[in-house]
Amino acid sequence: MMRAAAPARPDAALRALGRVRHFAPQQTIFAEGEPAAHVVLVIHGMVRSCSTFSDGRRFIGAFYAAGDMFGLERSPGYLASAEAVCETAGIFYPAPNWLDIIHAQDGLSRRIFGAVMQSGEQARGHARLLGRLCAIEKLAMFLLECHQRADEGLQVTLKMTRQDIADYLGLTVETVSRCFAQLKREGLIGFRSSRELDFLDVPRLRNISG
Amino acid sequence: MMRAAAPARPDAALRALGRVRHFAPQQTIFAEGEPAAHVVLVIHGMVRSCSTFSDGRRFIGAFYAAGDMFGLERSPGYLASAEAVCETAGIFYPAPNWLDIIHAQDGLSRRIFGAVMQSGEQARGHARLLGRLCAIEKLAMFLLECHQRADEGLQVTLKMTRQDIADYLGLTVETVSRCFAQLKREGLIGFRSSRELDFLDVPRLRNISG
DNA sequence: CGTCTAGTTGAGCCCTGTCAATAGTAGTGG
DNA sequence: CCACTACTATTGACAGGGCTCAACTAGACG
Repeated sequence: MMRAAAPARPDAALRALGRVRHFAPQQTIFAEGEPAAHVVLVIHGMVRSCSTFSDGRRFIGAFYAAGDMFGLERSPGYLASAEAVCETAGIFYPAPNWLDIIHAQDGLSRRIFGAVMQSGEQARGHARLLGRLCAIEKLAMFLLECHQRADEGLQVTLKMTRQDIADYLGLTVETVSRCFAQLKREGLIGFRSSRELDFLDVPRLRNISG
Repeated sequence: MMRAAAPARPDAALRALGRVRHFAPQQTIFAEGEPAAHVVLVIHGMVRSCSTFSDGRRFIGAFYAAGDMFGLERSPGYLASAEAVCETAGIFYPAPNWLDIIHAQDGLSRRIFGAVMQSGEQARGHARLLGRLCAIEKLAMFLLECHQRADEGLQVTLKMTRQDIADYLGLTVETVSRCFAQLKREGLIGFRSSRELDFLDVPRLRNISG
């Protein structure tokens, strides 16, 4: 995701709040999992936000150029690494304490603000799934998402059609159907009906989803 | 993007601030482009957020279940439609005036808040691209993004490698390279070097990118 | 000039899309 | 209750877009 152009030279006052740091090409700015202590405003150069799968596949979620800000996490740790694409400089600000900000709002605003942050996280996760997983992996991950939120134990009732699932995963109905069949053949899931299914081997599903 | 489970029954006080509405399966809750007048909290049922391409391809960016909130736009209009997947109810709140909220913050917080919103929009756009475009369309859109922010007129200098572009677009280096070659063959772009290129036909690029 | 990395190009294969036929499921009305 | 319809889902055959593997070219740098 590339950002619309924004002023590359922030007000002097703003700049005073942070510390300028420089990075050589390919240099890591921060790594996935590291405590999310700062947000960074790019002054010049370019940054890539990337995450790596267990098998080595790499996914780039965004490029940031002068004027863009990154490192905005609600979680205690960064969800993706940031690396300089070329000679780059940025201003480091202490990461806002989201919890404080959220609690400073009234009930509804708090709720909305939390939803905004969550929505961004989910979209980044979705992009990662769409960018680097194959059909069966996508479906496995989708089913795990359903499982996580369902609270029905090992049973889930899907509210959506196969077409909906396909359009969510960037596949066709036929491929979704074939992947369901494959997961069933291999004993990972079972069907009560086409919409009601049992999770027979969650660990192996997790394994497939990467 | 599926959300983590959240309380389906908001405080009575919160509920009083909004208006409850019910929807039948397949019913449109709001349409792409419509004024973004409300944010919605799902009480029960399920909602899909979807957008349609000019040629009819459909993409679902998220499913929302009880406890999830959607319709959080910074822009005046909704960027995607929302439709009930099944029998659904939600509470409608007047959409926050993001400009007011942003301006109520001090300089840095304002900047950060704006970046959070923008980041979400960009991630949703990225997911849409990854989910429903083919290789050449992805590259065309990527180049248009570069063009939009470059301010170099019709010339752009790419800071990133072909591998970076591939990992951003969910492709391989080879495919990216072949698509570059194709765009050049067809007279849409020209090369000064492998990283410096000229836009020779932006309208046609836009056409390709959907 | 040699080495190393980035980028391009070609050949072949496989995964997924396309097209088509079939089967299950729900709703409707005689 | 069954026939009829409409929709959803599954399955098969086939084609094609993008991936894999491999060779080659072009710059960059010492």
